[in-house]
Amino acid sequence: MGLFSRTRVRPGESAPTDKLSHTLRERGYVYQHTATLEEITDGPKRTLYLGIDPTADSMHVGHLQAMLVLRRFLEHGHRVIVLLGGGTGMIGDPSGKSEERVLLDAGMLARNAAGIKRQAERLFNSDNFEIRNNLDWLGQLKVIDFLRDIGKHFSVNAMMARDSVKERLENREQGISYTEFSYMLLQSYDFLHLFESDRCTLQLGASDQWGNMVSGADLIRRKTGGEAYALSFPLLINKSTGKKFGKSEGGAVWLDPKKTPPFQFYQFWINVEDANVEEYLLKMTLLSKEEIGVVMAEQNNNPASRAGQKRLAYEITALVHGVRKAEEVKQESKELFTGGSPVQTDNIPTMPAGTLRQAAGILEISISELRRLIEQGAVSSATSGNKFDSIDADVSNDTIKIGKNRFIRVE
RNA sequence: GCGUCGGUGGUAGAGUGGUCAAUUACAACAGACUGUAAAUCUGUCGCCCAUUGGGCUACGCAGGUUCGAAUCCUGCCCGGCGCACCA
Repeated sequence: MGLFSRTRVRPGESAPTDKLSHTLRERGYVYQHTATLEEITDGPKRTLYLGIDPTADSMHVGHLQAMLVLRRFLEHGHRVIVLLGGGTGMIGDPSGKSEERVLLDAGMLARNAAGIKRQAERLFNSDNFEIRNNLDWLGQLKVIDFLRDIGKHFSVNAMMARDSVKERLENREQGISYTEFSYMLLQSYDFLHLFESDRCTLQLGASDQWGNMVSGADLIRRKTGGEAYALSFPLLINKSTGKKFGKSEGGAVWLDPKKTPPFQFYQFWINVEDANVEEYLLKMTLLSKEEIGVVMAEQNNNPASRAGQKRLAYEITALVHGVRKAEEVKQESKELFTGGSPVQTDNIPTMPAGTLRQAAGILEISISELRRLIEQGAVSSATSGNKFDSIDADVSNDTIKIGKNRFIRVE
C-alpha cells in the first residue's frame, strides 16, 4: 500500500509546499486564535508548546488530533515542546468533577514521560522535539514570590466571570476550592516560564483550554511586555451523540498496544459512525485532501462498503502501530468478520483448550456476566457461526466471538 | 468554631424501619433489523453457585438500637450553605 510512507516527510526531504495556515484550515484544525492565523503560523519560525496531563504512561486517541497538529508545525520548521503537567496535574482543572488528585511520584512521572515521548516520536516521525515537565519549575515556586510576581497580574473579577468557574460558583453542592481556582494562574505561569526560558511564543490546545491559554499570553504581555499567542483547535465531538469523543466499551482507547491491542484499536475506527468519518480522516490521518475526497466519494456512493471507515482504521493504525501491524490486523479483521479459519496471529487474546468458562478471565468480566452473554446469544464460534449455550461447553482449536467485536482464539 | 443540610450503584438522582441488590433517567453491554454504521425495538446491567432457585457482600467510615437498618441513635471523616472568629 505504501500510503503511509508517501505521506511521510523524512528528514532531508523538502518541506511541504502549502502554507501552514492553509493546511490547518483545510483540515478543520483552527478554532480560535489571538492574532490572525497567518501571523501566527506563516511568519518567522517559533517555539510553541502544548500541555498534556501525564496521568498515564500512554496517550489515548483523544490526544491524536493534538499530536497531528503539532506534527504539522514541526514539518513547517517550528520548534515544538510537549509539556507534561506533572505539577498542574496534582491540582486538577476546575472543569468537570475531579476526585482528590493523587500526587504522582517521581518514578512514575518519569515512566509516563518516557512512554508519552516514545509515542510522540512515532506520531511525529521525528525525535526533533522537546518534552518538559512543569513540576520542574512549579515545584520551585515560593508562595510569597508567586503571589507578588504573578498573582497581582490577575483580576479575580475576570476569573470569576469564566464559565468553568461560574458554573462551580453557582453550583451550591460543589463549589470550587481556592486551589482549583488558582489552576489558571499556574497554567499561565507555565507559558511565561517557557517564554522566558525558551522564547516560546505560542501555546496550542483544544478549545476547552482557550481561557487558560489566553490568560497566559496576557501574563506575558503584562510581565515582560512581550508578545505571545494562543491557537486552539476544536474539541472532537461525536456528531450523532454530541458527546466528547474517544471512549469505547467504557474505557479509553489507548495508543499503547499493551493497553489497547492493535486489533481492538483498528476495530474502534472501523466502527466509527458514517457521520464522523470524513472529519476523522481529515483530522486524524495524514491523507491528502484529494485522497480523502476519493475515499469519501466511494463511501457516499456505497455506504455499505464502509470504504471510509476501512481507510480510516488502516491509516490510523499504521500511524500508531506501524504499517506491518496495520496490514496484519486488516487481514485478520477481514477473516474474522467474513467467517474463516481460526486466526493464527497474536493480535487477539488466546486461551488454552478447555471450557468456555475461562473466557471470563480473558475478557476481564465476571462469571455472571459471561453467563448472561451466553444466555443472550452473544457468544458463538467465529468459524462455524454456532452459538454456545452453556458456560461449561468444551472448546478447542477455534475462534470464539463475543458480542460484536471481541474475539478469543482457543488453542 | 457554632449551626444547618447532605454523602446511595459508571453518572444524575429516588428511597427515610421489613415487600430493597435498591424506582427512574442517561451511559454501558447484548439480541433483532442493517452495512462490524446510525435510528428503532427488545433484553441485561453487585459478586458467587445454579435448571427453577440459593448464598454472600453492599447505600461515606466505625460502633449501637431492633426479630429486622440505605432508612433510627452515637462517634468519626468528607462536602455545601449560613453565622461567628480572623483580616
